[in-house]
Amino acid sequence: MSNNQFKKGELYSFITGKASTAIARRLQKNFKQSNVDITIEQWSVLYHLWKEDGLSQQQLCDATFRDKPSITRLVDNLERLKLVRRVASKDDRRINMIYLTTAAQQLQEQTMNIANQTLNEALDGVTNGQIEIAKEVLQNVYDNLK
Amino acid sequence: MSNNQFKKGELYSFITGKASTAIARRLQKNFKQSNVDITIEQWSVLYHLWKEDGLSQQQLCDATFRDKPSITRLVDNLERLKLVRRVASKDDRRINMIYLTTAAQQLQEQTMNIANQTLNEALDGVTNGQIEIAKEVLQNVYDNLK
DNA sequence: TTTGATTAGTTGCTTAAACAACTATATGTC
DNA sequence: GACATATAGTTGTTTAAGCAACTAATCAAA
Repeated sequence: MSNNQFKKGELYSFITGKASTAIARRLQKNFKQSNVDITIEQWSVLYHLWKEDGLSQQQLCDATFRDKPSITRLVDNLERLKLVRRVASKDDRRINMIYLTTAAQQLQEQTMNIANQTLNEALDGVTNGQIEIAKEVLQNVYDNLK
Repeated sequence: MSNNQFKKGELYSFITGKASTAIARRLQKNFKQSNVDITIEQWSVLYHLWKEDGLSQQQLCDATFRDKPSITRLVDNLERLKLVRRVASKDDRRINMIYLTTAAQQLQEQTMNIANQTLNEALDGVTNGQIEIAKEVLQNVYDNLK
């Protein structure tokens, strides 16, 4: 058990995810400065639809690591903003396919640029080698717990 | 600018903080299994009070990286649970000093053990060297954005 | 010593997360 | 075909985050 000696003083920062909170806040701020009026949670749903449009709500749950009620309400809000629409599947009437509107399609380039720029702000002074290792660790943590 | 070539496909996992979400969920679950009936956010406030009792709400804001309304309401809830009490400072009547109750003092050992165990679950298979680098990266990100 | 700015904390409002309970549809089995 | 079970999605409730607007106390400066 290689982690038994994990030092207690270091515990808090790992658990609380201050870094990801900071990234989320900065991204939200950068959206706002560019007059992009969506939340980062809404953006995270759009992000997966830009990669593949017409996902079901369950697929969005898996992709965004959220539970079903969270996705129901995010889709509710995105629908109110006219950024997506629910389309009942003909094969399986339990399923809603979620499709981007043209308004949402037009957000892709701008918001991806903002997200990339935000990430550059966040990772300033970090080497690509360090990033690789950090990514491996975070992926490993995720796989251990998901 | 060493991060310009940051690959877009990798962006999402970094931004969304799925790993810290996973840790938070697991910690909450582990609390529940041990019949510890507090939220991880409440725990994060207690954590800093265990290190130094009698912090002001502003000091708790700084320590936990939360804004003032968030701390107001977390302290509200902790007070309702009889885990802390607000004591008006005599030096400066704007300030509330937050003190642990004996009930909260008694939660320290058990919950710290659960947190350490949760972190061991999370970091299973990750080497100490990798952890060090991941911590450096997360600290660097935090410093860049805070 | 009054005025202006700063600091500490609270309240209102909207969005979201977590969990349980629920409806509706589909599937598998006898 | 009928019944049990699983899957997709919704609703209700509590807790929390983020932001703006607010009150109260302190400090600074003329």
